[in-house]
Amino acid sequence: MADRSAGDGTVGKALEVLDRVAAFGRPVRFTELLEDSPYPKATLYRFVQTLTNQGMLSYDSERQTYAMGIRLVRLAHVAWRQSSLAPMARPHLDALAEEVGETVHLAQLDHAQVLYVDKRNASRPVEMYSSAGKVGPAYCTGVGKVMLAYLDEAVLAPILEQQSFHRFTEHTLTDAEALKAELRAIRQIGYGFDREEHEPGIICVAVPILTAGGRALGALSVTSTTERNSLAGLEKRVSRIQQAARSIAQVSRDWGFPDQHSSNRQVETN
Amino acid sequence: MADRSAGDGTVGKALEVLDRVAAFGRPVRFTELLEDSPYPKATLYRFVQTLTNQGMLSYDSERQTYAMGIRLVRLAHVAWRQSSLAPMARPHLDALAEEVGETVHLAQLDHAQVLYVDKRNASRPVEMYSSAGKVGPAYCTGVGKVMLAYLDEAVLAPILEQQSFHRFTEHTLTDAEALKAELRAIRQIGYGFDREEHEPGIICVAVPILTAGGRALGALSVTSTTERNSLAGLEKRVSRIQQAARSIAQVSRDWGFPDQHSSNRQVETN
DNA sequence: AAACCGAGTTTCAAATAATGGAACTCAAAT
DNA sequence: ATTTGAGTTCCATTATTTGAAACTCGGTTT
Repeated sequence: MADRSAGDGTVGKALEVLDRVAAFGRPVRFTELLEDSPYPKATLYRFVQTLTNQGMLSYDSERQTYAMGIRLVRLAHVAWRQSSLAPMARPHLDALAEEVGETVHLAQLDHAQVLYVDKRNASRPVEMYSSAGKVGPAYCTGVGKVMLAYLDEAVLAPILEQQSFHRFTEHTLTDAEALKAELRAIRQIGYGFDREEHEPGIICVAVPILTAGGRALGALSVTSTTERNSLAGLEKRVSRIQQAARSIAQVSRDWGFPDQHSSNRQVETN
Repeated sequence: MADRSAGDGTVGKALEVLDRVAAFGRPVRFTELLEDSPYPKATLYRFVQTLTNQGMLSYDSERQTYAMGIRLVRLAHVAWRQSSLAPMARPHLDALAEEVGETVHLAQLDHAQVLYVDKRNASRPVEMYSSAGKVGPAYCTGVGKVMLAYLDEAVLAPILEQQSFHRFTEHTLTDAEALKAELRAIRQIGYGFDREEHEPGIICVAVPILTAGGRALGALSVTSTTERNSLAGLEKRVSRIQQAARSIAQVSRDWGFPDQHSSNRQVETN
């Protein structure tokens, strides 16, 4: 797992603990956290105490477990409104979903992961949060690959380094070379597929949402199953999806959406 | 504004900065933050740097503004799933919303504020996050008052202390005494109203979601307008809403939802 | 053109807080 | 009654944070 916290002192370390709790995805005991923690017991203990006091974690005293705190939901609400494409993209997502009648995803890149910021489910009304905030691997999803394809070489390289390339299905790309070739292909044609690389039977087309400068702000995808549809079938939708992507890019430009997110001015790692 | 960070060292201070950025609700310049900051320039600067490096804030280098970072969305997704009533309440919310045909809210208490964790909008499909993660004042909303009513005196007192009692409408309760009387009335009948106390023309009934021990886990409300409905009209729905609240309480018991959230073992403030 | 300004950034010694090994508590298991 | 182990506290050492002051660098005023 990435060391995002490197060089950010106490605050970075505490936030790393938050991530670890989140990674469990379920309430977790102190000892479980301690097991794969780089910190000694007393130190970890204090972090967890502090985070709990702060409402970033919540403590279930009966079961002696820690879970993610409710304060995060409040903070994320603001984050989602001001740092994601979702609010601006909403009408375009709605229209696209209605027309194509399939599941539509809007995603952005966070660190080296795909973060889904909005979703339309063909059938049922939106399931809140079940999608917004969800993360997935970048190298084996349509939206992920499409966003990676438009990253600067300098930014891409370290991301590829630290990828673990887990083989989810028999179609998963399992090494950096194969992925690089795929990214070149995506840049050629301007869109990409997920050929059952993440889940068997699940396919999708994805297009990037590009700034005037050619950087990918996010990506848009239409997902289907091999039963209902084919890659060729999805490909027919590409121009419609690209139209939506352009509209979203346009609104984001009008609203003056930042071209570069969380510019990491590197602090000496020492 | 409350000093949640009291006594939590560097991490607490940094998180307080996060809250301040969130409070602006829009991208904010460094100087704006500095204005009402208790920290000197260099110190605040380092906090903001660290938080940005950590993805908790994002920096727009063109406009030189900070916004809430996208990492929060990822973390909150987990928080919402594991520390909110929303996932368990979903089917009951759906059913209730369908039956009453009005806007339905599910809320919990965070610190001294109402935090909406889910919502059903009678007319249009759900607006994501526009509701989950939103906060409101506890003293002048139906859900807020109902939850306050079932709080222990010891917990309630300090919350009432630090309330500012802003007068939103001519019906807003504007002092602790009036509120206390209202809370007694709510405990008597087991539900409460919002009588246009927050927004003119907007009324609601709210019921608490109670644990076996009589503590309020959250609250459920049905909202309407004075044009479409009346308090008496809403009151007719109470038993149906209470039924939903009991169902949710039941599921939460079955799932072993913690009875006490983020138990604040007080650290000496010194 | 030179001086000024103010937002943003860096520096560094002093002040403060974090660290972690070890000791302690307490409930459950033997 | 004793052991075990999770959770918690202690405190001298160590490392980080702190913040006044100095610096940078566009842009503006004299």
